[in-house]
Amino acid sequence: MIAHSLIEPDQRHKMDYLAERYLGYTPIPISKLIGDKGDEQLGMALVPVEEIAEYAAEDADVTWQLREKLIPLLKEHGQERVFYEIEAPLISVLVDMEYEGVRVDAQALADYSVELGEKIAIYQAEVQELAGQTFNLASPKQLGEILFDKLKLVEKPKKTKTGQYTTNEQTLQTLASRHVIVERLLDFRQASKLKSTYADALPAAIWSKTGRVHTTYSQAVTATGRLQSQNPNLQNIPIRSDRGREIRRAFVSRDSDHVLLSADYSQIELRIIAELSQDPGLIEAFKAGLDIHKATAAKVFHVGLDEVETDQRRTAKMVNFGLAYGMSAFGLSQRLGIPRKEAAEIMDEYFIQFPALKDFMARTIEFAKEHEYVETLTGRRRYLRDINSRNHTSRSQAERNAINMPVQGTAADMIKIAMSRIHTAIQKAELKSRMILQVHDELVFDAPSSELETLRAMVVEEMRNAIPMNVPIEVETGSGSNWLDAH
DNA sequence: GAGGTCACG
DNA sequence: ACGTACGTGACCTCG
Repeated sequence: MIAHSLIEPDQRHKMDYLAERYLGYTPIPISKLIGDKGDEQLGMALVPVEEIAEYAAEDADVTWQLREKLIPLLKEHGQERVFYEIEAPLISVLVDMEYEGVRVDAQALADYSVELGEKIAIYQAEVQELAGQTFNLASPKQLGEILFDKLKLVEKPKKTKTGQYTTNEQTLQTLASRHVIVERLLDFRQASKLKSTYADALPAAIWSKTGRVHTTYSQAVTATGRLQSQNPNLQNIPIRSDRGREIRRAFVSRDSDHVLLSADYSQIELRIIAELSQDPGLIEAFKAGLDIHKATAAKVFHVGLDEVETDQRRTAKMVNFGLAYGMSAFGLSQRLGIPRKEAAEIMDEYFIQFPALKDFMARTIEFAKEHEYVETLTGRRRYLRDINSRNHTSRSQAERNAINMPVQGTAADMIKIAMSRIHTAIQKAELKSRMILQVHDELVFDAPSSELETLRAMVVEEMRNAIPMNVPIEVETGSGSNWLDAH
């Protein structure tokens, strides 16, 4: 590493930390060595080779010394397959994606920022008018005092663990019928979020040398094996609300000869639950290509497929999602707005209809308690030190983690494998198409229009077959001149 | 720098 | 009787 004289600023302290932890000392205080010599604009630090040569030889091979210590640890923790077959091949793929970046329409976002700013001013004036005073709407503390001390919207307001009034969206929604001020507040919150986090921040993140936005992916930091994206985070670009979708529209293809191709796994986590549990009913529903929420609703509520009501489907959908999170009857009741007893009955019936799921969950927790870790289909581990804790809260949390990690983590393994294979296939076919984004179950490509169908077939093939399963894996694709239209 | 909030899968 | 759904990052306020 030193020999290359190139160290990303973010990585300096990590090298110091790794050396301290695994070698017992810090050979070169790298963060000090680099100091302010780096060209932060380049995202790299440059150290003259002559300066490095001044350090003793034994201090100049930090990377090798660490390698000698870490390779035995890979084996000890059973992570050789994950490292050599999944993570190592992915490194260069992520490097290429970061380097490639994505084009963002700065003008469109700047225009939208002005529009949002005008809305924000109006909402703020309305809220303060209704409150009868000026205050900082962006301060949850001040807002809580207005809503609950001054306006007294409820008798016993919910409090956070620090004793402040809770003013989050979920709480405000329940108060919407009590005072007009609540609706304006929610409007204010949404517009503020979109303006500061996206409309203003994204144009500022465009790198002048490329005219594109370059995120940084971390591939080995999350508890489950997912990637994470930062500076800026491109994995939480709005899509759920109409106003938010305008942000996504500003992510555009390279030029008019290119299009964005989006490919995403359909119901991937539930399919993985079906595979891990080998539940016959669930597998059969997927094999039949049914609307999975409707199909599970039909079984749970004992009605025909065509007689499933909207609310029944909605309920089944919540249960299906909740499965991957280690849901409780209480959690389900909260989200469905029904009594806990009813939620418990629904869950009981669900597990009668899909009995292998209950066995899978019990087995997984049992495994976790014995080994103090759980693992994905490829052997990726998450250690759960609290799984045998005497503290109910932390033990319960560890149990939910035990259920969730193999599911979320296997999905992460799957898309990582697909990414490496697609990257190789693109090179082999000498395509000009480029993979530019990963959002957990979705990949986005910037492709010459002439390559679109070739690329689409290639991507779908690799994503579907990344990890062979009994459960069919489905991939949905879309294309367009911007990320919103590609969905 | 912690706490609260909210954007995503 | 516990206190409740999993995984993230960014922005704002406030002590």
